[in-house]
Amino acid sequence: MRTRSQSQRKEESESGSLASASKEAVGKLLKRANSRKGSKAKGQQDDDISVEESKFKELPREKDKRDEGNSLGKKSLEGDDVEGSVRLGDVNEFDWEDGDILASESKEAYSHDSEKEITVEFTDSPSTTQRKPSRRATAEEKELAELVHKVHLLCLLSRGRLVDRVCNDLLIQASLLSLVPPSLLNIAEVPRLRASSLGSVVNWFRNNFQIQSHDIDKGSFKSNLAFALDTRGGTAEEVAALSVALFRALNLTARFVSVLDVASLKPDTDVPGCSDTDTPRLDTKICSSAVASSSDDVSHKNLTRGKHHSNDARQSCKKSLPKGSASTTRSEAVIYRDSMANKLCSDKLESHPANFAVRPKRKGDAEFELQLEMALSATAAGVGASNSMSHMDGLSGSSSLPSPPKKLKKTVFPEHESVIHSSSSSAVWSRKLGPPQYWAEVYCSGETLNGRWIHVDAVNGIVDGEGNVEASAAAGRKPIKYVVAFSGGGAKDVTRRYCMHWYKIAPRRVNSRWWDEVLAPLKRLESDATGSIVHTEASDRKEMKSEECLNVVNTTSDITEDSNKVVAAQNSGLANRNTLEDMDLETRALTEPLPTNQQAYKNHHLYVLERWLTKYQVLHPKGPVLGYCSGHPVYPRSCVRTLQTRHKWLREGLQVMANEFPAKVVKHSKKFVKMRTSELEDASFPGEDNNEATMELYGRWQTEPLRLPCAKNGIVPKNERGQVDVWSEKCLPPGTVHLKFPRLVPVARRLEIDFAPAMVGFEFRNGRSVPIFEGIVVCAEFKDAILAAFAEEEERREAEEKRRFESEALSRWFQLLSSIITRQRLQNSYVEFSSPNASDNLHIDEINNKSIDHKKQSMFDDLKSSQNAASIMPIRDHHEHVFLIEDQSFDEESFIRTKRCRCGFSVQVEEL
DNA sequence: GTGACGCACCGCTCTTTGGGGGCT
DNA sequence: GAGCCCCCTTTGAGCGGTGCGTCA
Repeated sequence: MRTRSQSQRKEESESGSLASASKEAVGKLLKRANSRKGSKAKGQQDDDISVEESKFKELPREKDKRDEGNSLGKKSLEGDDVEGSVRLGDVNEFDWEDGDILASESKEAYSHDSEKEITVEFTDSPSTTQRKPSRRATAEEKELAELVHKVHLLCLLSRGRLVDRVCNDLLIQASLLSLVPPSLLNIAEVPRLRASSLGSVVNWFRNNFQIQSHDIDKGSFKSNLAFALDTRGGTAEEVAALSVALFRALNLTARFVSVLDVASLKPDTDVPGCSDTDTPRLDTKICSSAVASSSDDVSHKNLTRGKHHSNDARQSCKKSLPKGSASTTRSEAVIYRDSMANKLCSDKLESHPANFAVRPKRKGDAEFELQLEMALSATAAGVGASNSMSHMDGLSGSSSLPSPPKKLKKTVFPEHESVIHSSSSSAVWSRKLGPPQYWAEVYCSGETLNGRWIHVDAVNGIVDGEGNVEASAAAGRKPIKYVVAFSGGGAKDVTRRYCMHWYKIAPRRVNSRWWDEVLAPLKRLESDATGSIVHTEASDRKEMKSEECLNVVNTTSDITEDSNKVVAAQNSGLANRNTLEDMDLETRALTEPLPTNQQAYKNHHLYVLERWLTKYQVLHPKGPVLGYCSGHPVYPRSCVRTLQTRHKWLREGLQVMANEFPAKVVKHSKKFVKMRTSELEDASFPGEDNNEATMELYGRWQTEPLRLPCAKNGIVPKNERGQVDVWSEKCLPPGTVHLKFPRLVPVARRLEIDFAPAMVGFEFRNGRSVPIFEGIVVCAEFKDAILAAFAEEEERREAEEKRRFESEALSRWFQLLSSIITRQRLQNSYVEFSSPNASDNLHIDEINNKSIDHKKQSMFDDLKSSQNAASIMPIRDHHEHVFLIEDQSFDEESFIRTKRCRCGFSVQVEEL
């Protein structure tokens, strides 16, 4: 923890750069101003501003409040030298430039101008007691983040499949084989392959292929891989892919494994694309920060001098190390390699301080720097001098330096010193370089009874280091979320193998149902490619395996079942390799160690502390106790039961059994108590104290199926409101049915059948909850009669509806035509009498009239329906059509009656 | 560095059964 | 006058989850 004095010192030192301090302060202030929402927050912001304002009392009053709000640094002037003051207007108008301006210099500069004492104050750092403003993500932002997460996952899956496919390329495999020394080619002939057998291949690969930073993109991944093969170096992904291709070329069953460095499921926690391993190709390029970064960048540059610099470094480092510390040789070499890279990297950082955020030193950094120092001193002191070892000994044993990283235990094969086997140290991977994202898994049939998949990180020369992946990821501040193995065009989630603390990564993963659905087809492909039948030697090793299982399996019954499955599979003599792996992963999932901190139990999928139970939860049965955390007993999560009130159980068609005591009694909400109190006051019971109103909760095990009164004599049992609450079908009284059709009430009434409105729920309307009714509940024997009557009624109603609709249509047509005729008549009258050239236009009008009459005629001809003949309006002025019966005709086929006036006008009417 | 704890904020859940006025 | 339909007005308190800061 940083002390206040340290903080003060830090502030003092940081205040040396005017620009940086100012910029930082502006950023903080703007962030605070922008992020706060709501009146309360607003009030706080106003307070902040007012505080700032009070400090500005010596500044000219002409500044508006906005200026003040955005102001950050200020100086108070004695006298009225306004020009010399630091104008702090809208920060958006500033073009900030990074530069190192010492406070003393700036102060001096200002002094030259004013020749007066100037005090520069920085008020950027908020009070230590003041809370940093933070804005919570909204549901929409979370949804968006989840979508991005899913899409990113799919992209990364596709990428993995692509890489896996290229690993099968025969040309690349053949090229790799041509490079392998003949002595290593016989590895495929090893009858029961073990992890230790891979050491020589891994060592050779590691010595020949390095991660390099280059910007050359050959287009396709295959081309890039071929180029990497040519240059003996490429991105981490390419080198890992080459290792997989090599293993496959050697006839080993190998998978390409990738940590899917996916965009966060939660908004704003990290920015997709900023990760140094965000995209494979970017990965290399970033290595200007990561591997530029990497020593291999250095070594790559030094390649032009004819030798791998890193190898030199390793050699020199190896020379300088004590002979007795062979176990640390490789790690030190890696550390040195990393350290050289990071030195360069840090040099870059120093030369461009503005381009990189200065991060506070953490434990890992200190550790790293220690290693760097050790390596450098060893190299400098004793290139070729073995006596430097004593210096190293002294260094490591020095009280001024902390001891080497804990758990730095490695097993090095004597014949392959650079390969680390079963390393348990996370320090093998540099935190600054980031943890490995790609490696291979090779199936070793000689491991355990039935064989298992072995983690092979050929890039770093690590075999069977699966236990370190999680630690290295955590050290690199990049906790793993998904580890996926690719083979045969498919993919399989093998995260469980590399993660011991599932509860830490579970909240960072997408919901498992979606993920499983996505992976299901890919898993089948992967299984087809790698899941060959394993011939177990059950009889030979049965005893040994049982013992192993007993060691692995924990107390839970589920795990025992799993182990039984495994044993059963083994007993059968044949087991699918994939099934065995699935069982292994499931066993791992169920044998997670107990977390050591209480918070971890809050959402743990396996264990629970009683203190984290929610209001409606209880432990039933309360046991067994699996362990203790800070004195609190740990129970299996499977013991957690959810409680409900009697009423809520009724909704599920269950009722609390007689003589059952509540499993838990909790207080009612204040709202409920208040409401009850007001009700009682209204009911003239003011003396009754209901402030301690409680709620009795029962568990599922205390309930039985609901027993409602049966319908008798055609009468439906109803509640006190004269209705039936139909929360589900189980809530229906026996002998009744729920008819969900609308307009059934009049039908039931007409038939004089007893019924009850069915209330199916509530909805909030106008600020109050309103019951929702849907259909009616009747006795089952009346169901058919009601439905028949309902059908008949509906038919009648539909016919009536249709008739009404047609009548309305006719009425509207009539209105339309009437309006047209009226308009035309008016137009004719007024045009005739108002126009001075009426006589001249007479001819035209006649033509127009004829034309219009013709249009009218056709419109009426088109009118196929009409209520009655009398509705026809006169076409010409002073003429009323008369349709005599003898002039009418009727077409029996089309049911159209044609009515004719003596004036020649006719109309067709469709008779209904 | 880590864990415990408290605070603040967001979002979900629970709650739960009108009444007046116009039209037919 | 009975019955039906529409409209009014957009609950809100509490709890759990989560993130963050502080302290030991």
